[in-house]
Amino acid sequence: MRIAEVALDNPLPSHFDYLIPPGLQLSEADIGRRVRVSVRSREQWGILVGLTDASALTPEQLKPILAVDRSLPPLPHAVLALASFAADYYHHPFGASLLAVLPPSLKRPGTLRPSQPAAYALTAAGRELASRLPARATAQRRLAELLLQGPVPAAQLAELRTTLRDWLRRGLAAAAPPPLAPTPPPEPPPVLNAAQAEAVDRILAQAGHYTAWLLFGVTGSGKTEVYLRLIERMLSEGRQTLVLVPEIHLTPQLTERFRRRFPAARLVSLHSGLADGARTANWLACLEGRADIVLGTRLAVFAPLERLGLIVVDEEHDPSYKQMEGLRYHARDVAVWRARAANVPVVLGSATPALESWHNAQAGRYQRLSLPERAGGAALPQIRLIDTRADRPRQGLSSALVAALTANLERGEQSLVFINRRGYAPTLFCNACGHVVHCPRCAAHLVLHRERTGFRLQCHHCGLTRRPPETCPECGALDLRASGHGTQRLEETLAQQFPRARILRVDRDTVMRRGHFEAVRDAVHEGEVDILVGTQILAKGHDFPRLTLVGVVGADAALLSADYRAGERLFAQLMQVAGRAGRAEHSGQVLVQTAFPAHPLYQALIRHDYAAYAARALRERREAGFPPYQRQAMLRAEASSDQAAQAFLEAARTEALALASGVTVFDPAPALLARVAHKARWQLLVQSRSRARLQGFLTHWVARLRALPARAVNWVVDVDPIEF
DNA sequence: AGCACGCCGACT
DNA sequence: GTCGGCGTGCTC
Repeated sequence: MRIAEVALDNPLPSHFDYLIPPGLQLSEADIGRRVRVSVRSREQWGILVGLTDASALTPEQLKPILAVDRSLPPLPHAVLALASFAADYYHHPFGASLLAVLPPSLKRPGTLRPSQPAAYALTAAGRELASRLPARATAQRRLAELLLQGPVPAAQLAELRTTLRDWLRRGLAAAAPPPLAPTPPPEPPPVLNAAQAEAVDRILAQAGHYTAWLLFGVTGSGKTEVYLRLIERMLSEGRQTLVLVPEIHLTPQLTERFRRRFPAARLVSLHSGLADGARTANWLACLEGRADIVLGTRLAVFAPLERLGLIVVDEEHDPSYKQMEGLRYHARDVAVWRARAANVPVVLGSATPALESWHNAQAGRYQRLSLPERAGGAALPQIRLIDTRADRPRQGLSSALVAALTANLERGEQSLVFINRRGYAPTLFCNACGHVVHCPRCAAHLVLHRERTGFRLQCHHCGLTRRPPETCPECGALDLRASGHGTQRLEETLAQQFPRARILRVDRDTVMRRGHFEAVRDAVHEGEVDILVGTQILAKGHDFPRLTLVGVVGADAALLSADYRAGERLFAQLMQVAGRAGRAEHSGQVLVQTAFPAHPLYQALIRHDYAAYAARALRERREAGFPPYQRQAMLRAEASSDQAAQAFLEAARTEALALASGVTVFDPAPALLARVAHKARWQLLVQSRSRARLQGFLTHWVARLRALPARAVNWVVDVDPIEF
């Protein structure tokens, strides 16, 4: 056992071997620990993944391990196995996959253990206290540590008092906190309706085993309450719950709800929006067993948890669970694998399940549980289609929608206008020659945005911005016009139509700039807004009790998309945004502007009939030979010229044909977005009816691709791709 | 991934 | 005559 196998953050397929120097004691119990090694005379952190006597290299070729970090517990074996599975399944290098589990700060050279951050994982009382302390104060850090474990026991209050006294002595009296308020009592749980109770009972009856549950419930049907009951059981058993949500914006809201229900539980959030220190601290809380509930985005699926008892994937259909670079995993699928390996239940919640998940439920791989009613007895919103061929929109708004908005304003109720397009207008075109202004670096048109200083053109793919030209770059005519509508233009139109209405626009631009989605939520809750205009950011999981009207503009664009998943995404989005209308005691209505009111997607939508939509969509998928009836992988290639990218894929195709049996290999084709930032993008699709067969094929194919001369071509395999 | 080595254009 | 562009190749 003189050789250590070390996973390193590099793109090589396997781990590196290092000598264990005589003075160093390493045993099986150290597997999963960080080890310091030299690579090309540069030091870096790796992770010990095995011990052996044999190496393919001679002893002279091996360098010694430099140090072992024993200040932290080793990564749980379950996490090593999870990373190994993900590396295999997504055909990504093992070392890079495993190191991706660590928060960035633990990969950087430097101190063994990062310094404690200012405040994390506080109880309500702790947060209240910390919020009154001067930023970065040592005392704050001290308090954070003290309060970390939950409600402060009486014994520790003495220590707290000492800290505060010391802190006051050092002249920070002006910001002195109030005496510690008693921890608020837990919020009493509401009564479950019959469907919720049945779901909870059935899942709890299997709580010690792996089962994948598909919790199918319309918006407002009380899925979260089901999660809370399950978590309650986990807490009572001392087991951990991992809760995944699609977006960072959803974490504060759920965090609050969990805190109110379980004030004593140690709740930790994990997502990429956290500051470095907080992210590391929270991750360490997981690793060191100081977390009871972990709430996070897709990356949290790899959280190191030894006592995992349950995984919840909320809004499991959401495309943001798919990581689109590096290790291209789908967090829902990884969660299901992890649950099976840990032999614990996984609950996939959605009002509009992914067609894959619906299909899995029909095939018996998932157990379906339905929540057919809105909790609290609220009615489903009435959805109406506005035929824009008859009621021609002016400035994007049909007269029916204007009338509904007017009536809603007069009643003093809130409205939401949904348009999934940010900016002012999607295109700038020449009225003389028809030329559309394109991005010089991408195969995409530029989007007109209105800024404080005036209009600017933006590329939504490469980030380029420029002043709009005065004359047509093609023919020189002085007749450039903005075509189509984005959130900004709609906001402007609404302001003209309803001068007295208080209008708030919410899209990625405003959320980024103003930084606080919370502020928007509060303003809406306080009734300070009459009309919300925004993109899908608004559609997700926010409860706006005074909102009674939703207008949908520009939805048809998705029906015309070349991406076969566009319809599924549109249906989910429309169901979700419709669900914003009329919760609690107000009933709501939804108006969808469309030129295709007879389209089956819209017909299913107005009946709130996901099952009918899914049955039809699955039938189409089966006939067309698409997932979930076929398993796909996409080889994506990027190069400075089309020829180079295409030539590489042709060579890859030749290799594939030499291997393929039971695998269909398509022809290289330009990506839907054929050029981004001057790079030509091509892709080659392979598919098989059998996942195992596709996987076997990919293993051999990727090995051959690595041996291929890939001159100036960047390529990557995307397993279970969701975008084209 | 980094980073060094290695051959062709504009410059103190 | 050099500084430096990033193509190619290697890391236990």
